[in-house]
Amino acid sequence: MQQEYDPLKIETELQLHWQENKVFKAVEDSDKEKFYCLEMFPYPSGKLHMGHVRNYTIGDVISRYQRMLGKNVLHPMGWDSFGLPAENAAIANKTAPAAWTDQNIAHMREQLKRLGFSYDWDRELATCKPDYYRWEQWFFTQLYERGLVYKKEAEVNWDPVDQTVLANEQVIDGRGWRSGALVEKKKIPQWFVKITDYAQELLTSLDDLDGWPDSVKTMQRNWIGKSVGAEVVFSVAGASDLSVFTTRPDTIMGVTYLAVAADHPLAIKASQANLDIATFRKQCQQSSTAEADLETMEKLGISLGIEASHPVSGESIPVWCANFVLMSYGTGAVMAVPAHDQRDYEFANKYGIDIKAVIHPVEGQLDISQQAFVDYGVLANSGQFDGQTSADASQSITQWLTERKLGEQKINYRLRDWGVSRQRYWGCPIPIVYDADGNASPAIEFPVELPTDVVMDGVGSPIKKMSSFIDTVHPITGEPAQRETDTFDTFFESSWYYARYCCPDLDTAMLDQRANHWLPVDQYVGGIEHAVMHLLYARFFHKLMRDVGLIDSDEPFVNLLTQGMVIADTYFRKIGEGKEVFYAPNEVEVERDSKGSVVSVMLIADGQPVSVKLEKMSKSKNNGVDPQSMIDRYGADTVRLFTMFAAPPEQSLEWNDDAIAGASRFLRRLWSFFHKHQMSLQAVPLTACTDSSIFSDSNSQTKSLRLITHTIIERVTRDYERQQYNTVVAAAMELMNAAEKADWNAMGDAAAPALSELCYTLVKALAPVTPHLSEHLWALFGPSDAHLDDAWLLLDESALVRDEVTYVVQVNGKLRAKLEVAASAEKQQVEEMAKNDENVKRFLEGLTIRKIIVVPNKLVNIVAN
RNA sequence: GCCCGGGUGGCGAAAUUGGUAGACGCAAGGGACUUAAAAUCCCUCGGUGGCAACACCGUGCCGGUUCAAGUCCGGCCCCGGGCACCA
Repeated sequence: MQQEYDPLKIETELQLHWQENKVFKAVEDSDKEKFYCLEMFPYPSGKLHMGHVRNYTIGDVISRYQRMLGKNVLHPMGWDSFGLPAENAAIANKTAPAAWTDQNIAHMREQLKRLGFSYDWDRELATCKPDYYRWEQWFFTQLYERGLVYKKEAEVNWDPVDQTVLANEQVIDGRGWRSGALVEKKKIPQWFVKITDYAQELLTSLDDLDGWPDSVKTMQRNWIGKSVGAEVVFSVAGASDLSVFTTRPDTIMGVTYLAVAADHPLAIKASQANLDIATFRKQCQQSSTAEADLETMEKLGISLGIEASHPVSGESIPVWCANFVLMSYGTGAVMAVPAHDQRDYEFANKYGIDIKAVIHPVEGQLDISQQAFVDYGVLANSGQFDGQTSADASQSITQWLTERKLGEQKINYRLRDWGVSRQRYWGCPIPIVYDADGNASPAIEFPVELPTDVVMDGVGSPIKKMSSFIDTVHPITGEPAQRETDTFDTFFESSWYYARYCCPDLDTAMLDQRANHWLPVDQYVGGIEHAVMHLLYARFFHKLMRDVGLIDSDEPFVNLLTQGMVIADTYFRKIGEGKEVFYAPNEVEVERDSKGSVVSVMLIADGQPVSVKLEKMSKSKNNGVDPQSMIDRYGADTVRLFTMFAAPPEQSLEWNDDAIAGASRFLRRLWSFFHKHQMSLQAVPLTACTDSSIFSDSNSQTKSLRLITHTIIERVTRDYERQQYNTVVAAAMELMNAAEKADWNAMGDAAAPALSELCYTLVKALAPVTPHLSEHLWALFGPSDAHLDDAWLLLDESALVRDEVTYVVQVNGKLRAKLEVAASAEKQQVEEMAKNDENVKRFLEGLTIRKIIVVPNKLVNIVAN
């Protein structure tokens, strides 16, 4: 028997065993309850970072725990392998994106295997492979046939120097990251999927997702942003009517101007005759398309010199063009009520526009001298509507407008249709063909394969100039035709991969009945940063697949665990406008004060300072901590144990690798403890004690050890169920401490069964977290006729019965004494004991007892004055 | 700007969901073993006062509810995530 804990040996042997015997291969089995556990698949950026390790360890812990509960577990892994970083790397390294991606996958797959995750590797898929993406191309054409996709013009970030479309991430302070040029908004035709057709269902079915965190459901509700209001028509002399959407029809008599987006037809028309307006519109175009930028920029506007007619009063209302009105929301025009909307209020003050108060508070005086009054209230200065409450007036005004065909009730969503076109190379080609007149038709043969032998020149997508890709024949007429050269948004691939894992080898259809066997996913685990977009698109796609007839369920993910991000310091410099460089942790020298706060950071290469910011670990920020050196040094079990111990899964975690030594120390102690007691453990192999009569006349130490063992079983089980793994590890450490402190020689005949039960508890409790060491110890000391994963821990309720309980005694809420009281004691007795405690008496001196509160088995609070 | 989280010792955290604040671990300090180091083991470890028993203060800040608040309510400050082309 070996003398030292040797994780490398134990782990590589077991990993080989698992792989050769396909221990984690999932096969459909109608006799067993299925459990589909899925973690968000990684983008193959090069190597794993701690965020991946955390994500996949959580998923593996859940999978292994569910397997021990007797379920038939499906636990797959694959690669979200299309995306922007491959293009950037290809440009930088003069390689093709495909080769770079394949290399990364190969490396990261080995890293995952080295961590001992229980994946069914036979189901591995990569979204950049034609046998995967051909099916989403086919699916897109199904949506096309059903009228769920359409093409329209939409804005992109345009770099006028590089003549290329930029992602929001590539726009820094309004400039292109490579050229430094001021970015402009440019409109180009793009494909959209009608997610707004599903807005109401996506909203309603959130109510059924009991296994999702409330925060995520709230974020999705707000993102969908349903608002009930009215569309109101303002007529404009010499132009078509101006429709606006408002959630506050009750304020309509307070409208003092209208504002339209810079791209609104009225603004475009006005700019043709007015240079100032044309200049303003151009100014509006010089910004990024990101909402955060639009919302934080200074609110600016210009009068269009046009008057509209108020639908109720007939008064003249000036029309303005404003940079905060979005063409893509509602009708691209808003009615402004400065007295009752803060943004309108500031805008009106800035440009000297009238402010007309029409809502008064129910109680107190209206005061709009400093800010708008935005609450609901009672109408005034509103003619026949005066005196109505906001709620009543919203209805009656909407009705009044409807009767005169000047408006109607309207439901509006913040959610916009999903733009899926990307002008990039490394993505799935959109399966559309254009005839000589530019009319689109869906492709009928799949895959529309992406050529992979390309050279990236840094300017545009290579397939946009590749006639061998572009030139084709029309699927219906057989005439010469041209392929669409845009590719899909990579969210397209990640919206259905969970379903494809059920039948990754299927080459005659997108999905088959195996998908209905496994779906929905029972547990999905991934970063909170995906709370809205990825999770909303996947829910949408699931409903689309249902409506195309591929699957039966309504929602893809029953339970969702959103792990907190692993964040770390980012070291960067701004080098000129629009450009940032990010340095890896090993490229800088950090000086900290005695409290550990950063004092200064210098780049080792040049000794000059760099800036620091705390952010999530990512490839683009170059702040990922590489777990490989820790795996090499301590082994997979230690890294897994430490990752689970560091913080509860949902909490964000600021990385600090000092503490890992403690996790390693614990596993060595565990290993030594088992080997120190090997004689006893070989005599009584690891087992739950089903016959507690063995302990009936044992001594108090044995009894208290059993109490601890079973308390730990109870706690660990509860913590696995509530998915709080840091306290699972802490509980195992406590049990270990108790085991080491115990005097086993003094326990007589009961020692061996008690030790066996305690060790059985340790090994099983830790098995999901440290599967290698647990399985190794089970092989050495477990019963020969049972496998570690066969069953979960067995709790003996009778071992939890205590003779004495500890009461805390408070006087006026302050702790004054602790009492050991017989568990059978009556409330009266406990009160008497509490009052007679010396320290308690001291604090009661001169006071009259008003009330005594007794919380059974816990606390006594004596209220006195 | 808007939406969602978070803030507890020197550090990561725990607190059975309103009932002993700091479990478990890291770091640090002291000691044992050792020629020495590593490893291991033992002790101390929120702050202030005290020889001690113990007392007072303490969960980002201000206020409230309650016999009792880290936990509930109101208002603020700071940090993180998302904001539709990073994934």
